[in-house]
Amino acid sequence: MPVAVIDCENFYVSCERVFQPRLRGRPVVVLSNNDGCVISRSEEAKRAGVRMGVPLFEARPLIEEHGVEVFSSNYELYGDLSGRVMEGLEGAVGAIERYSIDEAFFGLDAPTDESLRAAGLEIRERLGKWTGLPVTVGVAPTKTLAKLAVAAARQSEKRPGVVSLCRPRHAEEALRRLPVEKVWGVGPAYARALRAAGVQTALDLSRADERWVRGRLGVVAARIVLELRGVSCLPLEACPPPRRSVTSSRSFGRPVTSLAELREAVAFHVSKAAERLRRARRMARVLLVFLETNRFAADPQHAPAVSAALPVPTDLTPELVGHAQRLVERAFLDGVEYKKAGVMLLDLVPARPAQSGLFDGRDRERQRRVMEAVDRLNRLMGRDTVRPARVGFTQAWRTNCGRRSPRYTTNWRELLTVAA
DNA sequence: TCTGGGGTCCTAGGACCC
DNA sequence: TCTGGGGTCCTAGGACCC
Repeated sequence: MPVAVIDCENFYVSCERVFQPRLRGRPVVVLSNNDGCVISRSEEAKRAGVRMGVPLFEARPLIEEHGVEVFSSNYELYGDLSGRVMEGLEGAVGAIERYSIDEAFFGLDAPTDESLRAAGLEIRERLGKWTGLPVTVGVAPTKTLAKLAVAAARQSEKRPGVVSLCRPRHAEEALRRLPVEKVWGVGPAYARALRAAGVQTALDLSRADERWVRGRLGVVAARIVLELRGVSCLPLEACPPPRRSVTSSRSFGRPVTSLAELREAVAFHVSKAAERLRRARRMARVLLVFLETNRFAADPQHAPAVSAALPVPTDLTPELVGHAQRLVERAFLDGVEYKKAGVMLLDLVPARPAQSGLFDGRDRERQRRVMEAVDRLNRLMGRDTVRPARVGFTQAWRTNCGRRSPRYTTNWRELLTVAA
């Protein structure tokens, strides 16, 4: 059965446009956390020459010249709209594989190539009507070719919205037109090696000697070669594999030198990470705390990462915060300007309902109920309604996000006003 | 002055064992 | 001249994705 993929166009920018129609037809960009880099661009912003991933301060001249509208990222809004897209798609096609915030794979079957494309078009129109977001649909014999179909659709002057590469003739034409570094799974390092060996296009790669590719770049790259030939190596995964790690980290709005502030920041990240751990119904056996200096500065770098095996697998925020405080002390060096802090929860195991340690001297069941109540309150009343005191109240180390749009769909105070 | 965050998988090399 | 061979496990680092 052919594989299909939907991919939302310029997802974050499109989300902003759903609630601010005046942004349509205008150059718009959305920034990364801390208003650092450009991570989503409208077509108009791309045409103006704003590159993906460029730091805001470097993009300033172009932004001013073309009157580009700039937004801080609003992940609550994007996450909510993503959920609506995914649910809409599931309603239309059944089981899907959620691949990222704006992409999903699914099986799509129809007797002819024409009817496949018609089915793709119907999905595109349905999602457009339900969510206001434009999506591109790619259909092909393998995931890698389906992604390539999306790239072909985006590259084409006609902007078809749906492309099928189920016919070998169509696949070959698309492969010929696509530079090798645009193939899904080919990053800068592979591209350099391939180009140096004379592999310039996706078609060249599909015709490369698979054993040579495996020897030179490894099995992952060899799989890409096969996938480009229409041999499926990456199956659809309808149920996501259990989570293996949870990270929470953030750059600071300004350099931080005090242990007290680092403790607060780390407690904040532990609290965020533990919440996600509980939502995934997992417990951690290892906790890791890391600090980083500004890697773009010429100053000496210090990027410690210290970890501890936890005595009992846990998802309890207070317990994790306690361990994290000891780790941050071990990592901290006096007199260093830190730019980033974070935590990782590793070596995750399933959270079984009554995981009470007999000898660890804590009433875990009671604490677990407290956590459930906290999570519920934060879900209902907005995040951070209840949080550990250790995260502090001023949070001077927090990030900049001066241009965030309202959280139209997830915060009562920020609902869309239809007529003022 | 200003440079994101969160994931996964694979590989190479070392330690250790028989 | 010639220096075992083959497992497993772990880890750090690299590669990729969005």
